[in-house]
Amino acid sequence: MSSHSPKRPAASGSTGSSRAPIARRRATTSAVTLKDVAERAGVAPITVSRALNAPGSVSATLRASIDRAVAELGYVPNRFAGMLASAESRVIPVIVPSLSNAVFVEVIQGIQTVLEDAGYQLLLGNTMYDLARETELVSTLLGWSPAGIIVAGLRHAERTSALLRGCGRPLVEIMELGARPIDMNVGLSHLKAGMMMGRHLIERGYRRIGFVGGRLDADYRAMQRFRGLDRALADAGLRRRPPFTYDAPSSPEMGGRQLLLALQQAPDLDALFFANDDLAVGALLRAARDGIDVPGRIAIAGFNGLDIGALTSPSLTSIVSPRLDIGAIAAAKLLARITGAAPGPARVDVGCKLAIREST
Amino acid sequence: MSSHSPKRPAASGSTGSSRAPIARRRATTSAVTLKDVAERAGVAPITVSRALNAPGSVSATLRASIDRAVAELGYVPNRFAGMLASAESRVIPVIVPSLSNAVFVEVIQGIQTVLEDAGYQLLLGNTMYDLARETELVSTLLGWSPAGIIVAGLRHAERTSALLRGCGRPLVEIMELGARPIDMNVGLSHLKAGMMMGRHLIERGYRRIGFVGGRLDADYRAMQRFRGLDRALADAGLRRRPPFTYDAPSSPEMGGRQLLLALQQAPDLDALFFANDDLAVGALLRAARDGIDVPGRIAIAGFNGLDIGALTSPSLTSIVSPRLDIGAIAAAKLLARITGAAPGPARVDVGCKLAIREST
DNA sequence: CTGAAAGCGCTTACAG
DNA sequence: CTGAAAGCGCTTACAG
Repeated sequence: MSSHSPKRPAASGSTGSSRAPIARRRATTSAVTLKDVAERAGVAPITVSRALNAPGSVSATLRASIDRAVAELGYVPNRFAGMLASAESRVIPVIVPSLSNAVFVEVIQGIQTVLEDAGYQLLLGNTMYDLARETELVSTLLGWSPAGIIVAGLRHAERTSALLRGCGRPLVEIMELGARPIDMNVGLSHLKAGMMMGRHLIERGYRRIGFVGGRLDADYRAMQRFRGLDRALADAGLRRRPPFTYDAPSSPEMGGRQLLLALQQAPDLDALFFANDDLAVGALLRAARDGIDVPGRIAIAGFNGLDIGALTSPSLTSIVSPRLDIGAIAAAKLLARITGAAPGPARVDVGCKLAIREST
Repeated sequence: MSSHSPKRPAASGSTGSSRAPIARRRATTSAVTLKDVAERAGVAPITVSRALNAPGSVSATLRASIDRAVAELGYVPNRFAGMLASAESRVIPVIVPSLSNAVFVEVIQGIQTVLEDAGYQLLLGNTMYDLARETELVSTLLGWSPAGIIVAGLRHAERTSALLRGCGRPLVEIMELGARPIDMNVGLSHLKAGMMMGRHLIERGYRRIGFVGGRLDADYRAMQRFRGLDRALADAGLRRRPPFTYDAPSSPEMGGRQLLLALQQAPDLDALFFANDDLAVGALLRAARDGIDVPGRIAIAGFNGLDIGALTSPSLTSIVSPRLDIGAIAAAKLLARITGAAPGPARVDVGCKLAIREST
């Protein structure tokens, strides 16, 4: 047993410590190793390994004394050694474009719930809607020999696609739905979502409908929702107009500001479809404060179905996307593929539904 | 160079594949290894290692041909092997009690920004306010030989404290401030925050002040804020009352519901301090919908300083905590200790400030 | 500045 | 059911 009981500051790195007792050849990672446990239990290291990883393959007697030794020594297996030896990493990178958006946080929660139960570790990557950063992240995270990968979106830089395609690991692209995903795909059609909202607004009698969203080149899922609205307008023979756009992240504050700007630029508007609920809720709050009648003067709609939208006055009409489900389904499919179980169809449309409330 | 270019489904696990060309002794983790690069460049593996990790220690000529070989082969270093060999993990677990709360997400963003730039990988752990789960997480994550650890809160199960104390790794406990942290500590005094708000309400002329928060045994930082309010009331010789509490996670919807319940149970109340802005904003929206005059009938205050609080009508008085800073400072201190730089004081009070708005 | 040897802590594959 | 040997892909420590 290594009697190496490091003081706090000395433990990390291989800083030449004050008084090394004996010439130590290498830095050691963990105090207690499998070998220590084996010695204590009076068995071979491999037996300890088996007792831990496949308890059924070891006699009850040995298992008991090994378990005792593990507890007594406080043994924690070194993941790196295990993963290197087995070439099985139990690590799954999840790459999202943002954490500011509650939607991605919920997706991550859905993923983590499933992964943790299965003993896999999530590695978080945040591209900040930057495709070059995505490439870098994918490249770095591939060094972790991941068991599988989950990435938001279907559009990547060419080099990212090449890396993902060539890495030979199970992959799920999430959030949106596409015809030719690299591997598996769980999401919804944002074009359809946009059309759904467009039709609803038209049905409700609105005729001069606009769309508000920021950074539509980067947030191309929002762009798809705009296209959906645009198509619904075209189908109904109504006037189509370019989106009201701007260069900033989504926030309630920005939603309020954009409402005022849009009404100023296009006073004829009778409805506004916002790219997401963060913006739409902000618009609603701004309207309430400024005495703009919603939906009398202008109808307001959002996308996501955040809980708070049900509480505003008027409450917000939105499209509810099953965020937790997207994460949970993606993780489950990945695990199925990793463990060799039947993963089911490569493409899952989780759908979405219209929540009609007072704002339209 | 290993000509092992796996098809997608075969790559993971060691599933007996259909037609193994030659008897392969072990599963291999990555296609291209350091050795492959070395052969291609005509140098020893160790030279490639040096060219990658300490470019200055290799001649420019060799460095160039090695860089070329790396690019040509698409070499990505295997982190596990590196970490096992060097006993330096570049992995930092971050353990938080919740992701539903935007506050922790922002803290995580603050941490990640700093860690990523330094080449460290964040490992996310979510205890869901369950101390037993925290113990399990700490134990598991310790298997990653982390370079350091960040954990929310100062109160842990005894076994968790023992693990953290004994692991010999730099540690930062965040969010709240305490007298005897295990190692380093970055946060604010929730007691003071509660007193600050209590004094503000008293100054404003409110005399019958209540506190609303859920699961105060688990969310003991909220409990501290209650104690702060309680002390301010005691100092002013005003009536103190037990918190209005319930067993559910915080949400705007719950805030609205608790507002109505509190007013029903204690119609004399003239002010309510909510445990956080999620609840307080919900209360505000509920009040607006039900025609309850805020602050005329009842004043409402929150904690966190979420952006949306500035947009409601009336806008929300709250206490702003520097979430991003907490994360960034904690990460920076940890890195300083890991790299041997001066980490500065072991304890940092990031403070907080009162944002007085219309709701009080 | 470059390299041959040994080893990090575990698991695989082969024997018994 | 149990074990001795070899190896995962990298880095340390020692030589030159």
